[in-house]
Amino acid sequence: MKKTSPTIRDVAAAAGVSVATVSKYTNGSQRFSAPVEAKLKSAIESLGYRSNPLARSMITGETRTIGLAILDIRNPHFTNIVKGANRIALQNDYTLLLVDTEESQARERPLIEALAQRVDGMIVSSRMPDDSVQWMLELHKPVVLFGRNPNFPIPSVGTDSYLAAYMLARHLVNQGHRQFAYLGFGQSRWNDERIRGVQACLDEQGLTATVYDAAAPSPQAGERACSAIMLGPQRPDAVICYNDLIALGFIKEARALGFALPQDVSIAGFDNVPYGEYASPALTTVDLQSERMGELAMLKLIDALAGKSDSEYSLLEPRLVVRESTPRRAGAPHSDSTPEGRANPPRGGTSR
Amino acid sequence: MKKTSPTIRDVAAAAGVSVATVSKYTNGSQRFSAPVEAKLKSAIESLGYRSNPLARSMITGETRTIGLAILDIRNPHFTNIVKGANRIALQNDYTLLLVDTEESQARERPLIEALAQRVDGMIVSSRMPDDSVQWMLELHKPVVLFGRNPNFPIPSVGTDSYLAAYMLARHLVNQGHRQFAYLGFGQSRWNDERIRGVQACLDEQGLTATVYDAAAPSPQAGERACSAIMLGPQRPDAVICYNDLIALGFIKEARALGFALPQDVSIAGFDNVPYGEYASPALTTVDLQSERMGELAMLKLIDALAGKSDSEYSLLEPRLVVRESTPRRAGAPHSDSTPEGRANPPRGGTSR
DNA sequence: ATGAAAGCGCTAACAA
DNA sequence: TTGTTAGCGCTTTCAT
Repeated sequence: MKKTSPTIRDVAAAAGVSVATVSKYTNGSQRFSAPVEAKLKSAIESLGYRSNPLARSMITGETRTIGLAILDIRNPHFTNIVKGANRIALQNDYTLLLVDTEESQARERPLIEALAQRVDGMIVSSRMPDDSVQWMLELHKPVVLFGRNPNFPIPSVGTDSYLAAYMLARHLVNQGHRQFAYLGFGQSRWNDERIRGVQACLDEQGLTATVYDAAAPSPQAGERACSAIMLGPQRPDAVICYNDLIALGFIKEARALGFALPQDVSIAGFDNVPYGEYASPALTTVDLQSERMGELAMLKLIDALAGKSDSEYSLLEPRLVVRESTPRRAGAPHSDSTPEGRANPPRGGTSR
Repeated sequence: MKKTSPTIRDVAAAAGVSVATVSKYTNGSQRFSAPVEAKLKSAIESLGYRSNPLARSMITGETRTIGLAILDIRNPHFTNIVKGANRIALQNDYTLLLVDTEESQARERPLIEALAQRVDGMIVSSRMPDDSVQWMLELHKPVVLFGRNPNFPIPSVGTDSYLAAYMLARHLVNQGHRQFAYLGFGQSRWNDERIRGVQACLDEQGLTATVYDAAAPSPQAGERACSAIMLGPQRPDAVICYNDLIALGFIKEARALGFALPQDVSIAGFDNVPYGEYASPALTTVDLQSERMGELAMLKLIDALAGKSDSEYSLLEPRLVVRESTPRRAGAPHSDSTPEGRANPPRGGTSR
């Protein structure tokens, strides 16, 4: 067993042809005479030759690799994005290079810069402030972002968080809730939109929401935040959480504090992660189409790589998923008066 | 803005030195005179030069990239592996190249072969039969596997599934269960060990388990399998599932069928995924240290890359996590007679 | 401490 | 259809 892999020259020698011929053969970029083709085939076979993609990339300038930077692979929302992106990548003969920045703003930039050099393009999910994204434009590589950036014209995809939040609030209002709390995650770029969506809906009803902030987008942070909300002076009858993970933690802790769920309080989240369904009570949420977001981002990037410059910002439609955690309360309007499905909220600031 | 990035030659020209000097400077492989260093620094700065890692890799033969092939990024068990592996990689200045084979045996091999060419080493989680792993040895790259392979001496890591299963069965027996079902996943390389662990424990008590098989390691498959088990002639009072995901689905469906949990039946799984804790009843499971597995695999690979050939197979210790889904039944032995913590089962076939 | 030159494995004109 | 040749951007002896 050789230590070093055979090169194109070894094949050329073994087959008695030139290296150019071998190159053309492996790239299928030409037809060959029968004897040459046979020799090539057997030489490659017997040597176990495989073309070195690095050498190839150096010349062609393309690696057929896409970099994906995400905040935390453990969050099912991001997992779904990876899944979707990976599927499209594979279909187009690309490989995914993943980097998990672990919610660390400090790591983000150096990691992304390093990654960008080894790939044809990048898909980035970041918590960096909108205006410090400038440097990404200097990567000299196509980039697709999650979340719309108001300052730079970078292709991006997202789900309409304003609408999602509006829908969720509307549902809760229709179910007869009156005391709202919003447990957000201020570091996320979606948080403001969600607050605005909730407030816009509540305003119309003459209601308000008390806003709290979680330390992280995780169940642990949801647990942590629970008692201050549930045992404070303004006990809500409905809590809208920044995401399902926070909601899951909140539910668990609320129970530990002695509350009966969903009787005492309704809880809802965003993302529709796969495990909300298995919680008890099963979690009401808004499906943000995470997997589709990943697919779309990859599609956009591949288009950009092919020179087809696509529309700047693609917005996906959220879908309300009603489960057990948000039951009907006493004093709810008649069910036929404003069914959620018919609610027709105005579009928020994210739409043109 | 230039279309093409500056090369080492541009820097050399700008700084008035040779390319060799620039190379040595960027690699920090030498000391320089003050004036040269200053020129170099400013030239690199003003041109925005970044060394091309592809060209570098072609010569040095190392990419500082590790390939990780997993079966399904959506499964939290694998997510944790990725997390652990990624952390160690980053610490050692490696980047993770991820490929999700989507539980498809057909895709596995070509994907892994393609990936292996672009990386320094591979970590592979596979469902391929033990004896068709031969070709991985022909990758000419260090490989670390999950799960011990009896036929080939490949470095690998795993958790002692036999012991894990034994512990879980022992716990259930101690809690007074008598009618056992094991809902496995036959395609997994761990399944047999788990069956043996359960059976070894039950044998000692003169008990048996009815063995079922799920179609996939997913909640949906758990739901699917539930009615045949719970409504069949041999209704169990304890169901051990191949993993937590299957268990979660099983719980949901059992409830939908009208069973009260955990009163009517106890459910347990393996992996200790983060969401078992938020289910209701909270899921009893065995922590297999998924994240640690990822870390260890990466550590082993990095050792192998450094020439330090490590022990062949590293076995992690499982830990029982008792939660609400496996309560005490009538007729359980006195709690002080055989506390689980003291149970001292014999080691199974996986140990030396 | 610095530079000249020879490639790494491959592709892409251009010739034959 | 096949071969010759000149690099891609960089590292690495080996001189100086």
